[in-house]
Amino acid sequence: MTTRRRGAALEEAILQAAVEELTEVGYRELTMDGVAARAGTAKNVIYRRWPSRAALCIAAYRHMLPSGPDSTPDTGSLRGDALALLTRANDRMSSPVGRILRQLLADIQSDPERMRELRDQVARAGVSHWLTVLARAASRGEVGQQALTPRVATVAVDLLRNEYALNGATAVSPEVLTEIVDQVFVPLATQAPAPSDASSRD
Amino acid sequence: MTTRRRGAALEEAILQAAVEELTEVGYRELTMDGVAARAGTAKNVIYRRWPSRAALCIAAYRHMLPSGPDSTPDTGSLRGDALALLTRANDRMSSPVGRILRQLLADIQSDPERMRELRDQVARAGVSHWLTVLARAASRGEVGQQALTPRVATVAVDLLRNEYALNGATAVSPEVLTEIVDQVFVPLATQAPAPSDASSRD
DNA sequence: CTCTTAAGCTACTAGCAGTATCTTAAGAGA
DNA sequence: TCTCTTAAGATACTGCTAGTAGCTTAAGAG
Repeated sequence: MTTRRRGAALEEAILQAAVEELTEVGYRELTMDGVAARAGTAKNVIYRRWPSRAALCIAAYRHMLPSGPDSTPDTGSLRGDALALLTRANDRMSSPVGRILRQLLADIQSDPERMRELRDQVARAGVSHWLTVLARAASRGEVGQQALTPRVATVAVDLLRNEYALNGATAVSPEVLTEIVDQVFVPLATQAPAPSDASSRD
Repeated sequence: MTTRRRGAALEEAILQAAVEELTEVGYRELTMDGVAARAGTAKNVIYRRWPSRAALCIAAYRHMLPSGPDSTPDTGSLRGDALALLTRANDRMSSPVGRILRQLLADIQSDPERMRELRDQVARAGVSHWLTVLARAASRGEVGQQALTPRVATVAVDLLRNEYALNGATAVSPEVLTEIVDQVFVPLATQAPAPSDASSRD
C-alpha cells in the first residue's frame, strides 16, 4: 500500500472499523487485531489513540449512536405516550446497539470513571422524554404532582432494563411492556395524591 | 505429596478452593490454575468434572449460598416489611456473593441454558417473601387485590437490581431504598382499585 | 529539499482456557 | 496379600488475545 492515511481520516477509519466489528460480532468477541485488519492498519496505531480495548469500544459506541434528537410521542393519553416511549426503548435495547451497550457496561463495572460517563449517556437519553410526557399529562389533569419525580419518571425504563439483565439478549415481549405500563407506570402516575401515606415512622 | 484424595472429597476440596478464589478476587479474575493450585491439584482434574470455567464457578456459587430458609419480616406495617426485605436484598447484592452473581450473569448472557438456571435461583429466592408480606397487608386491609401480581410484588427488588446494573459494585444507599419503597412500592400496593384506568384503547 | 512526525510492519511478552500424555497412588476384587 | 482398573497428579503443549517495542518509510510542513 503506497498511500498512507493520517490524523482525523485515519481515526475515522479505525472508529468505523470498530463500529462494524461491534455490530457483527459484539463487544465480547471483538479483537484489536480484527479492528486493525479491517481498518487496514496495525494494532499499535490504535493504541497510540486509545489506551485500551474498552476505551476504543466506548468511543466506537458513541460514534454509532444516532445523532439527531428524537421527538417526544404525543398520543393524547399518558398510557399511549408511555407505551410509545417504552416500545422505542425496547427497540433500542434489543438492537445491536443495545447488546453492545450491555456488554460494555458489564465489562466496565470495575472502572468507576468509565462507568459514570457511559451511564450518564444512557440516562440522559431518556429521562427528559418521560418528564415531558408526565408534564403534559399533568396539564391535562391526568396526574398529580407527586408523580413528577425522577424515580417515577424512569420506573418503566428501569424495569425494562432489569428484564434484559435477567433474560439475556432476547427481546422483551410487547406483553411485558404493557404489563409494566398498566401495572406500574400508569397506576403510579395517576394515583390519588396521599391515600394513606406516612403510615408509621416506627 | 504422598496422599491422594479421590471422588467426593476431592470434589469438595475443589469447590471450596473455587469459593475462596471467587470471594477473594471475584469471577472475572478467577483462573483455573489458581483454583487448581489452591486445591492442591491440577487443572485437568477440574476439567474431568466441569466442562468449563463458567460451569465450575456456577457450581461454586451454589456451594457458597446460605442454606437455611430465612424468615419473612413482620414489622406490622407494609412499609416496614418492605424496607426490611429490600434492605436484606441490598445487603446480599452488595456482598461478595452479589458481586459474583452479577459477574456470572453478565458472562453467561450468550448461554440461555445456564442463564435460566441461574436466574431461576435468583428469582425463587425472593418472590415468596414479597407475596407473603403483601398478603398479610391485604388481610389487614392495607392493600387491594390489584397489587397481588408478580410484577408489583417484585418491583422493588427489580429496581434495586437496576441500580446495581447502572452503578457498578458500590452499595446502594439507604436513601435510595426508602425512595423506592415510598415512591414506588407502597403507592403501588396501597392504591385505590381503579381510579381512572382504561383511559383509552386507541 | 529537508526534517520531523507518525503510519505501517513485524515480532515479541505475558497470561489464560482448554487438551494431551504419562506416571503412579487408591482401592476394589480375588 | 496380590493384582488390576481407575483416576489423581504432574507437566507440557496449543491457540488465542491484550498490550508493547523497535525499525522502516511515507506525509506533509517549512
